[in-house]
Amino acid sequence: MDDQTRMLAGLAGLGGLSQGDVGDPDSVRKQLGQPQQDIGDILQQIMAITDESLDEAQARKHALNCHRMKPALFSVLCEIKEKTVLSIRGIQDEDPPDPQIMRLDNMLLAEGVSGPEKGGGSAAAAAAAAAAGGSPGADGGVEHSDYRAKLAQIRQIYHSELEKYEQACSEFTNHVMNLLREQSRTRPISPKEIERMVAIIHRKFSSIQMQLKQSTCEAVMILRSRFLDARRKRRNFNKQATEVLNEYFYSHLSNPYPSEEAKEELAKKCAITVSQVSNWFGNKRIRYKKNIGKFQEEANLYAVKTAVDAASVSAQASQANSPATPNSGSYSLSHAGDAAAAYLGLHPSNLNGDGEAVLNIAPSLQPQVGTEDL
DNA sequence: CGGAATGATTACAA
DNA sequence: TTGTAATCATTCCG
Repeated sequence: MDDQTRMLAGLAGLGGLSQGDVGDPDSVRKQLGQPQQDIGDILQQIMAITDESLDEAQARKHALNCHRMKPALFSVLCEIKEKTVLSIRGIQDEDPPDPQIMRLDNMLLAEGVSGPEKGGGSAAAAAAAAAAGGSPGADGGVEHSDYRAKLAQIRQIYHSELEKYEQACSEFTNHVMNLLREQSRTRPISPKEIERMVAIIHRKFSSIQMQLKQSTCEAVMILRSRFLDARRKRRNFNKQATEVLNEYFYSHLSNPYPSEEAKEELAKKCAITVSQVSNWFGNKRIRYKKNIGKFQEEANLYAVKTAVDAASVSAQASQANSPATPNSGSYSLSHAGDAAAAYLGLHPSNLNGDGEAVLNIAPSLQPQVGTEDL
């Protein structure tokens, strides 16, 4: 600030105007309009300014401010300024909202990084996780907590950095505004100009902010891809879970579409999520339909199983929506085939009606090994 | 290691 | 929204 102030004071004083000249705006104009003014001389004066002490500069400034001709000189400066400013203005007044930054903003918002207050951090992260998947749910949580924690970390860094930027920006803006106001006593500075300067500063800072946003986005993307990979790193359901699902499937072969409640029940029983149950049934239906022969043995196995279970439990007629509810004590192999045929026949999708394939016995399915996750 | 099995994802239709 | 069909990516197993 001091250097600039001194500079200004010095510059205002140069130009080699004699006191007589200063009084008359026209003569000032004449002087300024003469480019033959010795540049070397000006330079020398500028150099001299840097050698001035602060007090000296203050004194000169004060002397200048108190000079009786100052108002006249000032008005001329204003006039000239007006012209140049006019030519500057209009060139860069418009700045449409940067689509790039809008995009980044939207993404950060979608990821829950910038969005609503910190209090809803986990909720935002959960929303982000759901949005990240784009799929129904996968809401099962433990591996998500890691993701959430990382996202919260990113979020925190982002916000603290943003705060720092904002603070720095306002500090700098204040500083500049003060400086300009101070200077406006010695040189013509309109409020509009100050405004413009502030806008320029803000633009500069927002470009820095964009970098922050960009790198935050990148961090989120990396985190997300890693998370997505982790999600793709599937684990097979354990044997018991597969058994429960298969039991339900084969005992409802004629309509293997568990209701929402049934899915929830199955999910609880198998310690998996509802969407995993949905996925399982989706996969099962399509794979069963594609190659009924291959699944025949499995179908028979579960038909027997349910029959045995039912027999051992005797007649538990009223089981609300429990899976594997046998219709009666004896569920024969032929029934399984019938159910398959019924499923194939009844289902509205484009069946090719190859019900007879039911009788083909194909290599059996190996029951998968149970693996604990978490 | 290669192929089968399998859970998840995606595009699409009703 | 839900289900289907195709496909991807990983795991399992001989």
